[in-house]
Amino acid sequence: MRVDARLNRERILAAAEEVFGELGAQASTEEVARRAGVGVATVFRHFPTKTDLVEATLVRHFDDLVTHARMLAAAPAPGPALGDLVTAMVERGATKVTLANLLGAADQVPSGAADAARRLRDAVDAVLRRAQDAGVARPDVSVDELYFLVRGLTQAAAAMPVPTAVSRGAVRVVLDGLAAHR
Amino acid sequence: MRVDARLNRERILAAAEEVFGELGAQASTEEVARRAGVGVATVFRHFPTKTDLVEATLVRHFDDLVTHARMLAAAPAPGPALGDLVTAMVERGATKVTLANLLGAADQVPSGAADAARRLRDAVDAVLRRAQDAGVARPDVSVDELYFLVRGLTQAAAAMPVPTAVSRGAVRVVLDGLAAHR
DNA sequence: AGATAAGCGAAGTGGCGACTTCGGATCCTA
DNA sequence: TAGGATCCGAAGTCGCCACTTCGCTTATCT
Repeated sequence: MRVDARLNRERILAAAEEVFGELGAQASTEEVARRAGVGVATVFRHFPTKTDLVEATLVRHFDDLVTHARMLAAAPAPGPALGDLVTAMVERGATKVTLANLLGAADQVPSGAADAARRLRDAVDAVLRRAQDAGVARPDVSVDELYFLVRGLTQAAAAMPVPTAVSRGAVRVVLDGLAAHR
Repeated sequence: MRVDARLNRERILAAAEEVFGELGAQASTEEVARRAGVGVATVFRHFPTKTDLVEATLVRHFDDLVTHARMLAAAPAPGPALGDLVTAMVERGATKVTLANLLGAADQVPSGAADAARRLRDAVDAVLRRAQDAGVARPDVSVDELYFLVRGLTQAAAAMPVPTAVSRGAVRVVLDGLAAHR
């Protein structure tokens, strides 16, 4: 692969992240191309279909979070680690979710995204289990439920631009609900 | 207004609710017309713009919930009433939210929907305050936060068709977080 | 029952956005 | 540094979907 091609690919992904984050996932491919400073054809050469582009952006986001989660799985205090993870997912996931919506709308389930989602689920699972084993998270909550909650918070945050205080408060409520019974 | 016109209007609204609920808000107007058993022109005569149609469907949903909330505001037990309300909003709101997303995407904020949203907010507020006054809900939570939480749960439920057990579990976590500290 | 106005749907129209084509520019190799 | 392969973007094509037009149908009123 030529260096200019690789550079363009990077530029496109970065632009896609920006554009989809701001305009939502229904933003046109041309807007992404414009923002990346390339022609549409170049975008389509790298990502044959719009879904492919969205998927690639999604996988990127997911993998960032996976890295973060794996780090937290080794953190000294399991309780705060769980809290950190939830907060991070909510605050950094705004774009991710609108993208996921678009993918969900299409009938096809792109395998790449599904894999990334599974990786993330597993990483989150590890953090949750550790908190439960340490007795600081209620044991009757499954990853699926946690994941569901996080996704919900993220989506709400993405959909309505709301004062940070409100979303923080909402996260606090969820974390309290997650904590072991006092 | 002629009776057939009014009947068609009803049919269209019902179809819109169905279609948008199933296909998401990006479903075409023609699909709504087909499902309603009328021509597209009829749909556009009643709702000059697609946004108008979406808005009308939204307002309907909101007002249903407002009715429910007002009922619960007079229920004997304030704590369970709050729980009921949250559950109802999450379970019956699946379509509502995807619609709200579409509206949010457009730059315009249709005043009708905004009004309905405000009414709902107020009704929810009443239920929450009563639970707080009764000492069964933590006093440091605002309607905005509750609203945010509910919206999140609803959206998550709408986006990923997940076993009911999971969404129930998630709601339970939120309700526990909402409960007064034990 | 007949007039009339309101309502209806089949058949358009226009624009937007996903995707393609092709002649020219750019990078790497020998 | 010359040649060939790779990559690029301007200018399309094509289909879909929001919205309109217009001749016909149907309710309502007298």
